[in-house]
Amino acid sequence: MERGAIPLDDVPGAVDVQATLESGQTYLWWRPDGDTYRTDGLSGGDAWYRTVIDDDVIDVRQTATAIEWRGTTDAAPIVRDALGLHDDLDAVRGAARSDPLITAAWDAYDGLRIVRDPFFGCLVSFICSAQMRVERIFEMQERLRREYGTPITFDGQTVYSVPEPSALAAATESDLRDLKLGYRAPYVQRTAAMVASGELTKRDIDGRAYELARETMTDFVGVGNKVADCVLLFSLGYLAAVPLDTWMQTAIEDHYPDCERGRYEDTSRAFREHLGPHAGYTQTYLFHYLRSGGSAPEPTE
DNA sequence: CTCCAGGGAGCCT
DNA sequence: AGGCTCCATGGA
Repeated sequence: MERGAIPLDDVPGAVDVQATLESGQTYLWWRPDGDTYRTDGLSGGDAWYRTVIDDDVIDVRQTATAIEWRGTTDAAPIVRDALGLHDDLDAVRGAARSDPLITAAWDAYDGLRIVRDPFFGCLVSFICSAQMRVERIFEMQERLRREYGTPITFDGQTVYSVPEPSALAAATESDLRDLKLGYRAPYVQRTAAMVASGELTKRDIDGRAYELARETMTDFVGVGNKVADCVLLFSLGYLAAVPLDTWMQTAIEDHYPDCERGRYEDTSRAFREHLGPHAGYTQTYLFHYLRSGGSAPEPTE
């Protein structure tokens, strides 16, 4: 096992690992101890979090002065990328739109960063996210890893990697339904087959202009505009992407009604222009804040 | 019992 | 293009 630490002083802006990994951005990090993903807002600030990237197990936890890591490889550069530690958070916030709701969200979870999950795992997890509660999306990914991942021995435990496209492409719809994927089972199988065969892959998406990248993403089965935005934002670093789920639709109706345009593409464009640069960052703060029970502060006069 | 969860595909005009 | 309807599963 290799170990190390990334001093917080080396990171531009604040860091909050718990807010980053428990804000519904990623279903590919979990707690190896205790096994629960806290949705109750209680402190998990010093807990270890685990992921598997390219057959390497990586654990991280935040201390008062650093982000500690341990893993099967020298994980420092991987952790910096995966947790968005390169993002200059002060600059991101400084450039963003500010209003009472956005300020409250940012103040509540200062240090929340946009993750960069591996493309295929992110794609599969968000296909699974359709009409599904956060806790159960985690359970689906855990079952997929256990059934279709590669076992890795780490710290005396057996950890399963995120499945390869070919592994899920070889599964049948019935196999995946047995893992409680429901009607998402054929979507996952067919999308995995597209990636495995080379018909459509990350290479066809990454680097394209945002709106074209999103449109291309929807060629995957089980991927509409919302899931496309999630993958662009949480895997490929398209910080302009603003996933418009039911929470954000409600938020727009309640707080930004002028941005409501009926069609997803048009509402998205209006909302992105309203939020300003790196709109996806602000969207993610709003999503986590609203879903955790936060509300717009009453104007004080 | 009903309703809903970080939606999307298929089919209809 | 835009508007239905259906789709699994489990917890409240």
